[in-house]
Amino acid sequence: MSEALDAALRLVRAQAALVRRFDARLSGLHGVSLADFTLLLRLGQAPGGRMRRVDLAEALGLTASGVTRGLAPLERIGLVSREPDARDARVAYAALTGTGRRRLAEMLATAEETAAELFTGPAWPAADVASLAGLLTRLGGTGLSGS
Amino acid sequence: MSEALDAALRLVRAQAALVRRFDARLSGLHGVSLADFTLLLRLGQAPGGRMRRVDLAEALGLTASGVTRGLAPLERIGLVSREPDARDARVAYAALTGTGRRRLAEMLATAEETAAELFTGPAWPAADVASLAGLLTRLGGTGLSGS
DNA sequence: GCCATAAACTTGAGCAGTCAAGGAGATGGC
DNA sequence: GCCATCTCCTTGACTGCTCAAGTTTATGGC
Repeated sequence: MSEALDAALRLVRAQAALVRRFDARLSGLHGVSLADFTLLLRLGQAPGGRMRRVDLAEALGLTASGVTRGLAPLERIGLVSREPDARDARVAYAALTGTGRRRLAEMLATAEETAAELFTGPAWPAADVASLAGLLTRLGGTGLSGS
Repeated sequence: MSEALDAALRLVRAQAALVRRFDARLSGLHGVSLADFTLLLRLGQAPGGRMRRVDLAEALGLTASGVTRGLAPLERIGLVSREPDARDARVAYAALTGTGRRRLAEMLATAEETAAELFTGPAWPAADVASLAGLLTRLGGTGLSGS
């Protein structure tokens, strides 16, 4: 097998393990999944903590329907609210609530811890973490690191 | 956001994009998903093209029930057969059929192409692909679950 | 003003995985 | 020989996403 295919398959496997780890921590402490957290995080980075659903989908690499489905439980538990657009009745903004913002800050701390644990030990000098982030950026996507 | 968390989130996003790409190619040309292909590939590497389901699960980082569910459609379309163990009636081997082996070879060619395309261009010298594979192994290898 | 088209979103059906529970068979203490 | 316990596997109920189709609203040509 070529190195390229090997790298691709390893990526899939590494991601599955990583997601399980984050899900376990986040759901244990805050009752949300990694997907939920990612969504909230992205909202938190937007001005006013609000975005159109279609832009959220684009930013997260999901479909519009994935966003609808992901947002629903977060609205139900009061972390996100739904706001209409005055100029375009088709648009429904998703906005962080006050509670959402507070809870997000706590989740972020947990996520940071989890990420730090993943990359601790002599096997993970800081330069390698940076290198991994760089390689993945070339491969995949925009990322969320802005601000 | 820390570099570690950034790397973790990028990993998730890169994987999603990569899986979509492989799924599109593999399902278009061979009617299987990347998950199907990975399963068949692993079987193909085993002596005799057969493995116990529990070992397959372990090797792929899935649960036993994930393997049961993933194998079912492959059995239905005749790529994999189910074989009993003479000494232990609990065990059901999954084995590549002749057709399975032939089809797998074709899929492998497609997967290699797709992987090669992913990593082409001046942005991807061979050394970087190797480096990515190495970094991912540290993250997702057999020792990862850490628990 | 009216219609065709496009955009934003939701919904139904389906797929790929999880966990929890359970059946069936193997194994070891006694 | 018998029972408790363990292993292998499957199944039911669920999650979280996809695509395809449909609704509602906006927009541009005429």
